[in-house]
Parts: sequence; C-alpha cells; structure tokens
Amino acid sequence: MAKQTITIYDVAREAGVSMATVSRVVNGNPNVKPSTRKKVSDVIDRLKYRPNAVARGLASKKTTTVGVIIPDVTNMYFSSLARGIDDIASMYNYNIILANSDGDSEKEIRVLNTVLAQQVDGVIFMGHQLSAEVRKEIDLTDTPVVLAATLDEQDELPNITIDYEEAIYDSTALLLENGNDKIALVGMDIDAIKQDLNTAGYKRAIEEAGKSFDESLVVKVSSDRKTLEDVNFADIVLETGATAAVVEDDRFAIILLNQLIEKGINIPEDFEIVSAKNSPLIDMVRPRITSITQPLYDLGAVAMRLLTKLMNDEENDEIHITLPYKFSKQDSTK
Amino acid sequence: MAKQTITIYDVAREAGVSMATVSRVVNGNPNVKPSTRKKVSDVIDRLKYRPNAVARGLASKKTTTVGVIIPDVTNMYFSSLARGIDDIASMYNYNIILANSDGDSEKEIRVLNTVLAQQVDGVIFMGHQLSAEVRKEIDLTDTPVVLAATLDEQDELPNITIDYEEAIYDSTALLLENGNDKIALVGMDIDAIKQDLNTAGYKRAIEEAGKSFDESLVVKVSSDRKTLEDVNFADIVLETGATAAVVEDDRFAIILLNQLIEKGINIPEDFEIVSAKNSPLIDMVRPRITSITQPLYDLGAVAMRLLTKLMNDEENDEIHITLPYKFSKQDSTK
DNA sequence: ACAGATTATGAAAATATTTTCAATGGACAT
DNA sequence: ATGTCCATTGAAAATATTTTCATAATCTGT
Repeated sequence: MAKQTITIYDVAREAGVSMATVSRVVNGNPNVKPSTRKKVSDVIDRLKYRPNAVARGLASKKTTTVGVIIPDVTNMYFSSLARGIDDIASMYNYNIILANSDGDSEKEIRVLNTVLAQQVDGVIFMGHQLSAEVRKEIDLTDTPVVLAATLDEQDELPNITIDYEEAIYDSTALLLENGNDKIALVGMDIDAIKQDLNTAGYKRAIEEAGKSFDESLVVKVSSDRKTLEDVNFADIVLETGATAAVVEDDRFAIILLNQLIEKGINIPEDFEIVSAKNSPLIDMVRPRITSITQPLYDLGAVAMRLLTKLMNDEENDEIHITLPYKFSKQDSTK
Repeated sequence: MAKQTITIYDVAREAGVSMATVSRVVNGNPNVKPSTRKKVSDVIDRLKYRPNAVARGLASKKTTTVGVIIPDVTNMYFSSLARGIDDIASMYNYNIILANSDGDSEKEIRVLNTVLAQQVDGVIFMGHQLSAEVRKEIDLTDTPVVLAATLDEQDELPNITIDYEEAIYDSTALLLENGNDKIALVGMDIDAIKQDLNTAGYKRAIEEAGKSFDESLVVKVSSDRKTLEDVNFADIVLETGATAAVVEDDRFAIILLNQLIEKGINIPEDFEIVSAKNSPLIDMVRPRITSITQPLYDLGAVAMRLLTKLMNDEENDEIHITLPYKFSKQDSTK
C-alpha cells in the first residue's frame, strides 16, 4: 500500500471544489448543486478515485465492517450460516472479517479482541457453547454482538436460535414411537450448555413415555477433527445396548451410520438413527438420514439483519429470535 | 464505535511519556529504556488500552488485513483452502476479510474492489477460472494478489496449484487400464480454463491408449447449486454409452454415484467413477469413491505464506508453486 | 572531567477522510 | 434597492496512530 495514488484532495483540486464537497457527493449528501455533483462525479470517474476506507473509518468512526467468529469454516453447518451472514452483510454494504476459533474459549477471546481492535461495527458470534469467560469478554465491549445458533446460559445477549430442546424431544419421541426401548443420545463433549438442553429434551421425551432416564445411554464423543474417523462410534454406541440413537451432529451421525453398515447392521431395521442437526452433508449419504433440518442460511441471515439494526440503534424490540425447524423423516428410521 | 475510550494519548499522559514512546513499546521497538517500557506496559494493562487498528492503518499504510475472495464458503473444497489461509494468516498476525463471489466474474470484480477499498495489504483469490475481465482488474492494482487453486491462462500472476492436466491424465489412465472403452468426462460449464486443461489430460490419456478423442463423451453440467440435485446426471452420462466417468468435482461424483445406485447399477462392476477433486465430503459416502486427493489445506496455507512474502517485498523467486497430489484408489473403481 | 558516541525521548508532521460551523450567493418578497 | 431565507460551499478541526527529525540523556574511553 504505497502512498495512496488518488485522494479526495486530488479530486477536489481537479474539480475546482473543496474536499468537503467531494465528500458530500461520494456519500450521496443531497446538499450539492446538481451541476457540481456532475462535475465532481466526472472527475471521480476520470481519475478512478476510490475512497480510502481506513481514513473514512477513522474520521467517521464507522468501518462498515463486522467480525464473524466461527468455530471452523470447514464445518458445513457453520459455513452455511456464514453464507447467510455474508449475503445480508453485503446487501447492507458491510464487509466481513472472518476468524476461526475452533470453538476454543481461549482462542475465541483472542479473535474477539482482534476483531474489536479492527474497530468492527458489530460482531456475529457462532460457537458450540458460550463459555463464561467469553461471555464476560463480550460484556466488556459496547460493540453490538449477536449470537447465531449459539446458546447463552443467561439468555441475555441478542441471539438467533431454534428450539433445541423441542427438536431433541421430537427426535426422541419418534424413536420411542417406533418401539425402541433403549435410545442412545450421542453428543459432543464440548457442547456443555446445548448438551444440557439436549439432554433435557431427550429426558422429557423418555419420561413422558413412562420410562426412566438412564445416564449410561448418553454417549459423549470428542469433536477433535483428527480423531473423528478413528473413533469407533459403532462399538461405543452398541455397547450401551441401544437400538436407536439421537445424534447431535450430522457428521457424527454419518460416521455412525457408515460404521454400523460396515458391521453388517441393517439400517433402519436393526438400528435407527436420527440426526438432530443437518447440513448439506446429510443429503450426500445413503440411506438418507432422518434429521432435524434447521434453516441454517436463515439463521445467519436473520442474525446479520438483527445486527444491522443494533448497529444503527434502531428499535430492537426483538433481540431473541427463535426460528422454526423442520423434521425430515427419511430412511434411517422405520 | 463511540469516541474511543482509551487512546494512546491517555496512556502517554498517565505514564508521563510522549505518544511516540507509547507507540514504541506497543510496537516492540527496542529503543526504549527497560524501566520506561515497564512503566508504560503497566499503564497499558491498567487502562486496558487496545490500539486502534484503523488509526494505525492510516498512519502506517499497513492494515495487516488480507482480502480472501472465495466462490462459496459453503463449498468444502474452497472452505478447506480458506482454513489453511486463515491459519497461516493468523500465524503472521493478519486478519481475513472474506467475500463470496459465486465464481461470477462481475461479482468477483465488485468484491475485489471492495476489499481493495478496505486497503488490504494483499489478496488471495480463489475461483473456478480467472476471467479476462477479472484478470484486467487485478493488473490495475499494485496490491499483491495470489491465486489459490485457480488457473491463470497467461500464468503470470503468483499462484499455487496442482498439476491438473496430469491429475486428469492419471484418472483417465486408470479407467483405461481397467478396460473401459468409453469414458465420460464430467465437468462444470463455467470451468472454461481448467476444463481445457482437464480435457487436455483426458485427451492425452485416451490418445496414448491408441483411441481417439470423442467429443460426445464430454458432459458439462451447470454448477448452479439449486439445480444440483435435480439434474439427472445418471441418465445424461449413461446416454453417452460410457462405462466409466472422470468427474471433476466431488459433489458431482457423489450425486452421480447415488443416482446410478438408485438405478440399480453396480459400482464399480457395471460403472466406474473417479473424482478428480476431493474434499472432506468424499469420505462420507459409500462405496468410497476413488479420487485425486489434493492437499487443500496446504494449497491455502502455501498461498498465504507466499502472500506474506510478497507483502514484505521479500525475494519472491518462486511465484508459481505446484504442490503434489495423491491418487486414492477406493471402491468406485475395479 | 570531558569529548564523542550512542541511546532514549519528545514535538510535530503526516496519514485521508468526515464533520462542524461559518460564510457566500441567489431568489424572492417587500 | 434591501433584507431574509435557504441552498450551497469551503476552511479547518477532528480522528488515533506512526514516523521523522531534533534534542536530551547516558555511557565510554581517555
């Protein structure tokens, strides 16, 4: 970035007006005589002047940039959200600073602070859970932050979610209806908060069916990408004696499915699977997996839309938005 | 973003030194007496001073920010690259401004210009192809740009690639070895340049086997996400009379596989498939698809590393880097 | 103790915009 | 003519840093 070639000053000189006037036409301020507006616009085109967003940001205290914190772009669940965020962001002329956090609390805090140092006008935070430390860090700033598909224990921060408890309840209920007596609940170990909610929905379904909650049917698996494929879910899950499983993450559901089939187990006759989360991944595998389908793109889009409102201090009556989900009955359940 | 709470000026006053000195300690300049360094650092900690990256960028003409242009974050091939880019970027303390382009030339130019307006220190461009118009736009700036997994017809811009021609050659050769007489080549219609290269590798293999290139075996499919699932690849491909296919994109390979199986065709006995591209997707489906495995993460990482060199005007002896690929023989071929 | 060399520090300019406030100019009514 | 009002314009301050250059402080060797 060499000393900027064409500045607002060059345009002003060339057009015979002041910088203030150039600034006005660049920003669409109506208080400019049409003839001067035209004159200035012509010079801008001729010189190919492009306003320096950094100088702008300094002078105006608005960077038209938002920070997006994502556990891992490589995870289709989150990248689908990110796509919704970016589309709405560019619709409102915002740029996205993206940072991967690996869902690691320490890294989340680090990247949050780096995006804040960049003077972003707002932040969208996606995470598996919102840890107390991150929560504290968010409270420290007055830059608006909205959570996308991320639960906050206190439920105070603006967020866009679906009703996870209900979704898990539905999933469990279906498996119960199909006559399964022992149903495993498979989730990630780091998902503490959602986990609890999930466990709640699972528990509620179990108990409403007149059975009692059995802790040993809850299987927690590491989310470490490297070991994803190596862990033998199938054995772990089968050991519980379950004949069906509600799996929180579709990647896990797929791996479980493939491993079970490899063992010669028939899906859904011998074992039923419901995934509590979808991503485009789930459409790729056969037999098709029954799953909760969350409006991923919309979760991101609505989160970004809410953020634009917060950034403009618009009336923010609704800072907690729950989007509806669907239940997609497929071939991994009877 | 209210008037910044704590500025360098506050720290200077509080520590009884000048702004210049605070700037020095913040930037690790060695010309500061250890005792004053300590004094200033203490004040920084006490006041929780966080340097304003925008003011910094204006004064120093470095934003420590790079623009990343990606067709679609939702495409795992590219998001895997993006992850490599981000990891190396944060290793070198750069931030990422991410923009989706949909591989659309007009949008590519638009987002390129918006990231340039943000005064990024460099740009990583990922695309299916590099159109002439985009090429021209890139030539207009002197901000360094590196292409990741994207071919430039003139082969002048810095780029990180694998040998696509060779990869397609290998894929085709295997299918020929397996005794296939008619092999379809399935690719995206927008992939003009790579397409040619692919066609070249395909052609070369065919001709080396003493057969002649048959245009009718080249099947181009739209990359439009919405219609991805609707198009009936299987019929289109089977109509060519082929008994095997080299598919450029793993998403297409998977859809083709699933559609063929649905038709009762046995893979690989009745039909063989090789995917010329991998992404984490490909590991999810059964039977496992034989494919070229590109070092996706590394392509991104190396591209970003090269960009850091270009941004620092280091000796850039190698601006064209070709990474090795592997061939993963699986169950969709005999 | 002193010259010279180095190290440490500060004042002020520079960075490219926006924003505020004052000034100018023209139209229109009197 | 003259004053009033509104639209238009410009000058200069403000924004939070880095950087340059000059000066002050400290050290080193005699």
